[in-house]
Amino acid sequence: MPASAGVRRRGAVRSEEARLAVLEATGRLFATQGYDHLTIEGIAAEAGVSKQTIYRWWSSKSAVVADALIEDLLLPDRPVVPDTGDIRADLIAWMQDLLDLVAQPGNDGLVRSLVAAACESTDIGIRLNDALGITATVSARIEAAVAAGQLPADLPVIEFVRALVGGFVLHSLERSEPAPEAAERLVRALLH
Amino acid sequence: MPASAGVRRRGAVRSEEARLAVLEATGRLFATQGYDHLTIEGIAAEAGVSKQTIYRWWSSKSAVVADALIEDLLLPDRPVVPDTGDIRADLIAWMQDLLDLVAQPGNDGLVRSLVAAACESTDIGIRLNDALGITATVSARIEAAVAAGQLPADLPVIEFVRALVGGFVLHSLERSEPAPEAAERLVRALLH
DNA sequence: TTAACTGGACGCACCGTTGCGTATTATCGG
DNA sequence: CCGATAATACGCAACGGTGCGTCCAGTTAA
Repeated sequence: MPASAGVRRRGAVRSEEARLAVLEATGRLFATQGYDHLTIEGIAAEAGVSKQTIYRWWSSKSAVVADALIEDLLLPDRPVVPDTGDIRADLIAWMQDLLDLVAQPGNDGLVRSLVAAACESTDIGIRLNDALGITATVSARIEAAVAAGQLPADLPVIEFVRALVGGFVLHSLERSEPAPEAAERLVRALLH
Repeated sequence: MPASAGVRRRGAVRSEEARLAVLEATGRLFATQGYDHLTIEGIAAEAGVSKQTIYRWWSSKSAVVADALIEDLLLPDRPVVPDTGDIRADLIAWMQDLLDLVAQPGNDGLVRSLVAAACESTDIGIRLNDALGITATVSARIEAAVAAGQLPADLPVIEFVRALVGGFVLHSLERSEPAPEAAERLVRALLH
């Protein structure tokens, strides 16, 4: 018996190679086909892995996606909120980056796919926030502005961020043509 | 040839009975099963109509849902924004009604289903706004507040409403437990 | 020895399409 | 005015295709 604690199982150990292959294949297919055209069989084929291996470790498509989300395999590099001291300008710049990102070819359906996944699965819905880095990154910037006296001290930060991101999401769902002042208007709706 | 203008078709005329049966069945199944568990075959069975009759007139599941949305067969009675003269209190009351509505048993998945449908289909996404009466009802109330000098004249109304509703939607997607001050906090995030 | 792996097959549900028979309706010929 | 014809919508039934989730047999690795 090994010196370390814990009961050592007998038999083969889980293949990290297969695990990663599945998550990476999920990331690739998600990017190219979107969430709703994602299939377990497609992931298995793309990963070069048997379907059974997926079903052994994940209960559903959304569980795989949730894991890929955690491993940062689903989203492109996310814009960060700058900090020039001017909270309004910073938020507008960040929102513009966000809009530019989803305006890039190939990223059209990205938001829709993520939202669709969040609709289907509680796990994804919860983890999406963290994965977007929103709660962490944006909230921190807002709280800095509050500390600097640029925003009221009793501002409900979480709800503020939610409204900001929610406005962005709805904008994406409406598939409205990208107006040049969209970012500025959205931020100005919250900061008046 | 008939006196009236327009080329009169030959043959049987479209059955209004069948059309309504389909849309009403869609409404019932949508309410009980949610959007993603909706199937054409299920709708046909529930409506007592052949599958072909559906495919003859609608191109996809989302097209049927979009039509049902238009005919007001999908959503329960929607809260209206009161007008007491106090814009903040009115918005809080409205948001509270909204939260109460989706908190009712049987309505848990309502928002998720609608959002999922909007993700899948452009038509639904666009029509959802109208059907929710948001653009009309809420915007009007906001503009009244602007006219009354309670909100700045250059407020981007559409974006403001989008942020408000977006905050509500994200709140629903997160499935967070219903905090009693949720409505008040969300409105206060926008009106500070 | 035991568990994870691959590969293949199964039944099921739903998709979207097609063919067939029937009912309804406008148009045309007598 | 009336019957034949043509065009259309309907229900019923079946098709091939796809993906699901499960199962089994055989192989590989700790």
